[in-house]
Amino acid sequence: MNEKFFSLPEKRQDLIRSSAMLEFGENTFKKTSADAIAKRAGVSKGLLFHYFKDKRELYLYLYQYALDVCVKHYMLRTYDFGETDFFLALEMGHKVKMDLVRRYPGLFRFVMRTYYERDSVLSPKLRRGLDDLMESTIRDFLSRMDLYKFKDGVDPYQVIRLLLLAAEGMLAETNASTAEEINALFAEYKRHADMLRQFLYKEEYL
Amino acid sequence: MNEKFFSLPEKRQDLIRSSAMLEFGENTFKKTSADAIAKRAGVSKGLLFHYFKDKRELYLYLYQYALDVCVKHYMLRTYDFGETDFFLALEMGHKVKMDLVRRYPGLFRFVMRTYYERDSVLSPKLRRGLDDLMESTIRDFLSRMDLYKFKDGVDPYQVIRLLLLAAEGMLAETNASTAEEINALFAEYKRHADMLRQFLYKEEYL
DNA sequence: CCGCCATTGACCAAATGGGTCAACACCCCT
DNA sequence: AGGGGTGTTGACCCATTTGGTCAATGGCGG
Repeated sequence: MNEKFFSLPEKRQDLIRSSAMLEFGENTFKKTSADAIAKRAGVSKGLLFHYFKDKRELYLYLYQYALDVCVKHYMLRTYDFGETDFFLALEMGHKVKMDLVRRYPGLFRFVMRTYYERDSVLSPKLRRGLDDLMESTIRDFLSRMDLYKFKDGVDPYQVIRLLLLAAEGMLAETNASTAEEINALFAEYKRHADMLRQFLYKEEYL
Repeated sequence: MNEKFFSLPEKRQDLIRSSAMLEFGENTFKKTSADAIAKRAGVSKGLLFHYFKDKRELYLYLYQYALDVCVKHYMLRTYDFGETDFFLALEMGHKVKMDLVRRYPGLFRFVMRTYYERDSVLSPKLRRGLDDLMESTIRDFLSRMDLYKFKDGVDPYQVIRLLLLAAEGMLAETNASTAEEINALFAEYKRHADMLRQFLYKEEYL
């Protein structure tokens, strides 16, 4: 790809990336037209192919970018705060996630879709152990939390899994475009987390 | 549409419907080609347009069909068993849902997608109160259950919502094509439900 | 052997696809 | 003012795909 893309104002880069992710999130790689991406970004198709030699190259770049963003912001930053309470840390993580949704409206749906992409033009470069990454991140997360606060018989791994699944479900059932929608999402998440906290923590830690 | 479609063997109808739902579930209405549907069903495009005058008509028919199936099987049948225990009834409902996934692999993703369809050719006929239907179904469900088994302070509506969200998340993150995948899905659901049951029910009802 | 009907696949005009390219508009530097 | 670099455009190309049609076929019941 043309490295000059990176010397564009950040805003403009974001605009193009977002538009592309939004479009790729809506249809298959093959069915997503460069024209639609350009139109959505309010940019000419020529410009797109000026920075990315291919539709494929654009897609691959986006994929890399999306993964980096996810790993860097959503997963790692959580720990930096040094919070050791399971639910507080998870909540902060989820807050970061919501910020991501705000900033890159198409990101999660796009990442989700790369999961199912079967296009032979992409497959060699895609197909990696995202599940494994997720799994080990969760393990790592758990190892830093105060798990003793949970009642006996509670499997914290399962709790986190349940909450992540629910978050995914919420993300799937909304477009989450406006700020209020995102806030509503976060509010609902918090309600669920609070409920779990209330009944899964030992009473002395409430 | 051509009513003779219904005199086709049930198997053949299902094949065509499934193929169409699978395809419509993958791309936008506009981007889904009749050709692809026909090919997936192993049928000529001519036949498709023999039974459905339009791509639009096919889509609208599918939409109606999918909704009927959902309402009839997934929502209503749950109550017929007369089960009044919250988790048992929910589990039965979820089992029915998994059967649906088995029988119509593309159904849920298709229904999900109709949610976002903005195509002007469809919009007049779509745009539903599926949320309302869902909401009232849940209320109705709750009114039949033994809610006294819950500990004080538990909001059963929220519990059901959490479980449904998680189920949706699970459905979103897998293709759920093979039988094992579906069983795994069900197993994970059950683990979550059991955990909730264990900690949200009063002890005398465990 | 006939007639019926589900089914085909070649066919069409129109639209859309990815990708190119010469030209433009703007800005900085003399 | 003029020149050169750069970000950007939109018209253009042609191969493919599109929704939809239709005459022809094939098989089955009578």
